[in-house]
Amino acid sequence: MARKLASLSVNRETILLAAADVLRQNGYEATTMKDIASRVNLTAASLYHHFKNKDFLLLEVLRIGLEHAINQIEPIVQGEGSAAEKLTQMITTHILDVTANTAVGAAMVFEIRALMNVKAPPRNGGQVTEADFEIFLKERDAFFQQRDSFEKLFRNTIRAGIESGEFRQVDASIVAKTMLGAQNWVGVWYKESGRLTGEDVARIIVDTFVTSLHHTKVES
Amino acid sequence: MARKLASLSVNRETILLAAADVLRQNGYEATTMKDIASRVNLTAASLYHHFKNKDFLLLEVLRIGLEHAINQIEPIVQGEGSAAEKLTQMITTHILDVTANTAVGAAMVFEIRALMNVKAPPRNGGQVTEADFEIFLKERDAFFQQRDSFEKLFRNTIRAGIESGEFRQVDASIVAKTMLGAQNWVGVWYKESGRLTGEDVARIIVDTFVTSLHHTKVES
DNA sequence: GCTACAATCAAACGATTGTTTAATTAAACT
DNA sequence: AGTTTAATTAAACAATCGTTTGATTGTAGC
Repeated sequence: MARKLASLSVNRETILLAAADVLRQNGYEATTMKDIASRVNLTAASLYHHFKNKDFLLLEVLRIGLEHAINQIEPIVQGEGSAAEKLTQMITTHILDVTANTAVGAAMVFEIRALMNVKAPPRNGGQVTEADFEIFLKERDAFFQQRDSFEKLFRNTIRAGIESGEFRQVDASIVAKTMLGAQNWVGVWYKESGRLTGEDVARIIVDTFVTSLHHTKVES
Repeated sequence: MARKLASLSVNRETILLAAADVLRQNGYEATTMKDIASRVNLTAASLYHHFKNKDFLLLEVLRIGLEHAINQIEPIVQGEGSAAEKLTQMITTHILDVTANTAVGAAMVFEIRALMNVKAPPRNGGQVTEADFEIFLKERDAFFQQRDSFEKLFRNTIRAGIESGEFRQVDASIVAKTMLGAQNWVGVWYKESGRLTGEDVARIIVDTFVTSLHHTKVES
């Protein structure tokens, strides 16, 4: 009917976090606008005041997640320290991120394909114009570029470690993907109620990869 | 209208492989029965001759994928060899599996949640009865148990290596999850047309993890 | 060759869903 | 105080989809 009192009103970010939570359980396609709206005591129609459509909403969820991760990890790369020290901090930060908000973490794993698969709206009239769709495509491209940049942070840190002689010779590209696969996966299985804290998990995974990268001799 | 010539007729497995391929692109919820049927030159209705409904079809896709992996990896665990040798073979086999059929591999990563999220059919009349749904729940449980067993194969091999003194002390449970996360992720990014073969990728990832597990001394 | 079964399809059904429109009211601004 | 803008809703729309039904025809066994 009408506008709610300011105290009951919701903002963009509240909706996005709620959306991530629903997304984790149902996945993008199985999540209805009503599902998301209900979580924040709105109706589906209300969401269209905050977002152009469902696809834009998804993109925003993923974008804030990635942005948050990049904002934390980029300074580490630019800072001081050996490659091992940097990598340790990077992995730790990423895993703490993912375990602190598994909803967004899982979305970054599971909903990427949904984002890739968004198809053009029908030619007919409608509020969401072709121009809007072009905007969507541009913003989506930017997202994927940022995602590549994120992976590159890890790849380049490994590479730097190799070039400085600190790490042994490995395929930095594949090792980076291996690390990110393992780290992303944490968002899928990690439960706050489990045996280990995010810090515990981070320590173990850091140890696994950093040990692997150092010059080593097998003890006999 | 009518039955096709035997030479044009499709069997269950053909449908399942086609389904995995469509699933990779679209995801379960966005994949229509028509999408799957078209791939094998059938109509959506025809699929109901082979599978009770869409949910059963998904379960079957995942089941054949998991079964295939287990059938290859279980003998390695039961066979001869050191923990490192077994782990090397296990990882290699799994990655070759995933790179040889990325469709099924990606489904094992992405569609698990869709499987978990299947909801009971409405109470009303219909072909798919409540009894059918109970069958589904049982088969789904069995699938998840097999999935746990699969992870346990890796966990126990790591554990055996630690107990025999071959590997250093690590949290076998988390390291196993780390490995599987990395390996599953291969199915997401691997492209046949890329720089590396499945064997190449397997070698790099094996090296990463096995090096990490061995007793090592950092060279100074 | 007759019969039972297997495989397939066209058409219709019912339900759901993303989206749009128009109305309504709180808040902010002037 | 009056006007504009922001936030929200109910209701309706058009499209899609999983599924069911009933008919049709190839195939295999007797």
